[in-house]
Amino acid sequence: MKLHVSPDIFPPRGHEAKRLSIVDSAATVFCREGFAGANIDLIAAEAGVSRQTVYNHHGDKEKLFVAVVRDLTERCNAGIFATIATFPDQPRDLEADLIGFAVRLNQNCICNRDGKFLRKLIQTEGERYPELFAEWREQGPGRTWPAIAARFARLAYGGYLTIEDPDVAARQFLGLVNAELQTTFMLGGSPREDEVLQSATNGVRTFLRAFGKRRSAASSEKQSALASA
Amino acid sequence: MKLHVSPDIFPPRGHEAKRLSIVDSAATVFCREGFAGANIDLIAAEAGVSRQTVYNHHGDKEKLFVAVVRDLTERCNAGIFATIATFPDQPRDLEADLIGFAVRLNQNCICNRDGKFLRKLIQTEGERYPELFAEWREQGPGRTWPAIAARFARLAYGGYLTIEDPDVAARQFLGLVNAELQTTFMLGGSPREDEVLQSATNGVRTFLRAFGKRRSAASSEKQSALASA
DNA sequence: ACAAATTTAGACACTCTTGTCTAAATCGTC
DNA sequence: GACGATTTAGACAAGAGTGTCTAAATTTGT
Repeated sequence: MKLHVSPDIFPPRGHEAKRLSIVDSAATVFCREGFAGANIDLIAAEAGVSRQTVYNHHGDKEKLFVAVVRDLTERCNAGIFATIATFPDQPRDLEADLIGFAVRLNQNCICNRDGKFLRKLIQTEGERYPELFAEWREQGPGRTWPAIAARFARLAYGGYLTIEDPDVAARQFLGLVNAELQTTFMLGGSPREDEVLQSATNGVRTFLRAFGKRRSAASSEKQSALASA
Repeated sequence: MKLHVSPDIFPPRGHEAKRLSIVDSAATVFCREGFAGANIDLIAAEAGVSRQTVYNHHGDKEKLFVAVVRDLTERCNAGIFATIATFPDQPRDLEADLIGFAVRLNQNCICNRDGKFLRKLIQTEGERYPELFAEWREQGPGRTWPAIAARFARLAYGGYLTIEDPDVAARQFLGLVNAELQTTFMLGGSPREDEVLQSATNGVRTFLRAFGKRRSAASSEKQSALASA
């Protein structure tokens, strides 16, 4: 009935812009109010479109929710892989470089809008959509954690670290650099920049005390030397 | 109008039992459906009482929710302090004793019903009730974390560990022993017993590599000796 | 400027939920 | 067994939200 010529670009132009705007507002409202509490009228108003337009684009509330989660997962994954690409494979100053990596990971992937929203949606609605969040698990942690582990394995192979199990080390790295942000994460807040840096610094120091190249008895000052470099 | 004799025990007997039953079902349903999605009829049915009884006991949905959170916070705190009391102050086998402590903490406080529910409610509704969850923060992490830190300080003072900042060490200890359970926690699941043990074991090993008594050059075997004791 | 498609506002039916009310049934205790 | 208090089932009004429909207004490509 509609597709008269090319089924390719039947949304002319501002069409896609509206779709994006709707998904964005929906993410905000779903996170703030939860799925049940989210109100389509409110989403439409926040997106600057009419309610009918929301239904035209996404069909119903549940389809809209799924679109939101897929969108967030995709963008977050892209961000994480972009950040993993900055992992210090040949560090000049191991402690400083790892702290930098940890801070970038937090600021660009975990504490930013997308990361915060995705985390909250997983926590609040994860049990209601098992297949959707199984997909997230495979595409997210299932692919990013091994990628980080591989980088640590490379550092170990290069003689920078002493690691038995790179997968365990990678998870512990993440646990350590986020150790001081847990309460903030719980309540859905965003830690300040200096809190992120503090947690990362403390976490990396401990990580290196555990996995750093074992300093010989003669050079136990090496760590503090590194710290001030 | 009602209190004819003693205002003390005016709920005769099964009254309090019903109150408990209601709060319990409410916790379950609030966690599963979120505040907005929770249905008083469903809570009443799950508690085995009529809807009117729910209103008789708790007034309205919001008051019921607050009662649930206070209840959970109280019970969780009690459990955590009871577990902290089992902290190994004079360890015979430091690694094994810390692993045991970590496992107890997880099994009895974090992964059990109350812990799981409280965590989820904080995550999902924390932003909607700032004062309620500020109270939790003060009563919960605000009191338990320093208590754990004090125990680690005591271990350091006793010569078992080398720690600069006990508060940081305590947070990192928790981050490490839970490092492998994050994804499960996210999705609201309960890790299996062997997963808890595995994560605790790996976490404590790394913790001791970082903070264990610095083996002098001559006695670098001390740690593995401790481990097998 | 024209024609097609999209968007809009508003009304609408429908369902669901909250919280109240009442009269009957049940419980616990003396 | 009787009494007072609690609990129950059901009906009820009021409100809110979803999803549909329609006709008018607006945007877009040509």
